[in-house]
Amino acid sequence: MTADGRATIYDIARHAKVGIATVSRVLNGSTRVAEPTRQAVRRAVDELGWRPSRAARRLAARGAERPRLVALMPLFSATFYHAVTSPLAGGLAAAGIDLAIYDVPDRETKNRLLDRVLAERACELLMLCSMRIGSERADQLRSLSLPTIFVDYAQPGFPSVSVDNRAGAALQVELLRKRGCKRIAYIGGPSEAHAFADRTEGFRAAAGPEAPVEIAEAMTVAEGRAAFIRLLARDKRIDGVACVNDVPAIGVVEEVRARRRKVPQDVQVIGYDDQPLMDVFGLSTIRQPLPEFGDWALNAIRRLAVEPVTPVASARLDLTFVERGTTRAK
Amino acid sequence: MTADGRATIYDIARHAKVGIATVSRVLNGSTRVAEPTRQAVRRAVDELGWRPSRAARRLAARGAERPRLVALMPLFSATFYHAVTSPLAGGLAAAGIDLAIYDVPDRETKNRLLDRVLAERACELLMLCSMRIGSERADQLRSLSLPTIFVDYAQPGFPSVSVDNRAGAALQVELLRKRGCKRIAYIGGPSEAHAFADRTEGFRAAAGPEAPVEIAEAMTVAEGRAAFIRLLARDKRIDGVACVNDVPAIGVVEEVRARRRKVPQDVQVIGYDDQPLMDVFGLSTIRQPLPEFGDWALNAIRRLAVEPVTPVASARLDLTFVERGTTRAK
DNA sequence: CTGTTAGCGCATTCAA
DNA sequence: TTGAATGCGCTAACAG
Repeated sequence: MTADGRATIYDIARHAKVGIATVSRVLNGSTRVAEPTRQAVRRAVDELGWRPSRAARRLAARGAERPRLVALMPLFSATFYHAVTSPLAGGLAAAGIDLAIYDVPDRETKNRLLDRVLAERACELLMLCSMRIGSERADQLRSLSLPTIFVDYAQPGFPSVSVDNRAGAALQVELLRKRGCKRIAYIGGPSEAHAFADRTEGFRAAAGPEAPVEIAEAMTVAEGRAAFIRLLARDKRIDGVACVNDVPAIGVVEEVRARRRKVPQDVQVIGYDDQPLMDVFGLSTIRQPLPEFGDWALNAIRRLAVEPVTPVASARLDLTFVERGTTRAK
Repeated sequence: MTADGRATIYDIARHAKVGIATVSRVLNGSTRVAEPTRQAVRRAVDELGWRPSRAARRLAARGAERPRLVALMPLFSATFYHAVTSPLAGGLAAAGIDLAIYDVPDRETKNRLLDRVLAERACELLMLCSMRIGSERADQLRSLSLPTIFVDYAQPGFPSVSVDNRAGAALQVELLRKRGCKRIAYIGGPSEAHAFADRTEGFRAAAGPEAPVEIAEAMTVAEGRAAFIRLLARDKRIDGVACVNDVPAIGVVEEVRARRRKVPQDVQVIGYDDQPLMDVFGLSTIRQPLPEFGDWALNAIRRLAVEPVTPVASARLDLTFVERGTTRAK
């Protein structure tokens, strides 16, 4: 019996009145076992509900172990995820490093997963996307000497690649102002995401405390549209909207048009991300250098895999404005 | 020394002239170690390039092992991936099952990963998305009694959830015909993807062997547009285009408009997938029940995790037509 | 503070 | 065809 109550091959050997070697043989499909014996073992396996122990098997198999990178990321954003991991996946495979991706929908999951990954020593490289950790956790990572990188959000004391979210939102405000907007509003995202919270903060700092802000609970067209409607209820004369993300920005454009007004003549809109298809929609937006996130991560990982102690320099990447049809180009 | 030439804690104990317990202590950050001793061990670790064995650690730690599902999928399609895994991720976590996702860009990678996963007994549940396996591989999975499910593509002898890709393409043809199209063309995808190959086949069967077909090498707007241009070079009078995917379909619409012709008056277009934002774009398309794929997979996995022997019924889900602005509604 | 010892669950010799 | 014994690399008592 294992610590957690599962049967071991000793249990099934005893149950089937055979030796453990025989059990191992039928389990691994060896042919050198008499049929009745095989039957007895199979039955014992079923009755005791035996499950193999991965760890024991691997250890006994004496096989080489490939280093593994565990990546924790909130998969709610498919495009973000995809843009970051696609440069990574191929490069890691070439470097002989396994990549396991875990979804982290919320903070509890994050901590639960980290607890488990660290307790089980499940990996020798760790990548944390769009999230931050506390100082106890940071100490824990260091004392375990588990090389960890942060993507999309900077964590002091660790290598990271990120952008300046506050500056990005401030840039949206500045751009709208220069294009003649007098009443600028913001559609933010749930503040559990640090990047979202930072952008909202950046907007407030740039646009002033009275500038209206509404939060879209999800990065969907419908939520964006609803948030814009709430914005209009607060101030009908809004003529510029900055969004935390491209998708809700599209909702804004839809709602403006539904009210028989024009983009960008009556209302100008700026998104954030420059996701795929945004060129087709003609959305003006702040482009995040997502593939560069992946490239940086790949390089950092490769270096860390070879020389875990070497400090890796963090990178702060530039945001650029992509002007399309939802702003009035000057 | 391990089989693959790595150092073990015995090596570093000898090197540092201490016992293995002391080595283990400094490795695990225990405080009850004298500083000089700690230094010596650290140095030995660095010099010998020691890396921990996950398997040995886990085995010695006597911790409970959570069952693990390994999912192999081609991540080139972010939306597909996301739609399928998002119902899965939460449900598996709740069921106490770990999910590790591996990217499979091509066939070699698929076989390499499968070889490794099977050799290492890396999981007790396996999910193969958008791919097929040969009969030797199938036998191997069965003899290892590794419960395996197939998503997006049916594999005889295994539980699977899929749609009828041939029928989907045939449906596109039928819909275009009923809406008055006389010259129907197809934009397919790389035939390495079985689902793509099937759709092309379904189109050919329904539209006849002379109906023009061009392949878009990637599911992008630009590739779709280029394929449509090639199509027009073959037959200028094309008045209906069926696409293997929504994104290239958008390229078709763009090109039609660039030529000062109208969708759907002059050319009707039907996509495939019903990806996010397609409603905003107004694309008529064949909807794939992607979230249902994920739901089915979750249920299948849960059942298999409890009772690996139980046969699970495969499901073939329905495709539906979502009519929007790129076809002439009747 | 440190070393010795005994397993963890399994695969695999080697004899029988 | 089968079983007893050994060891995979590590952690965690237990002594010293």
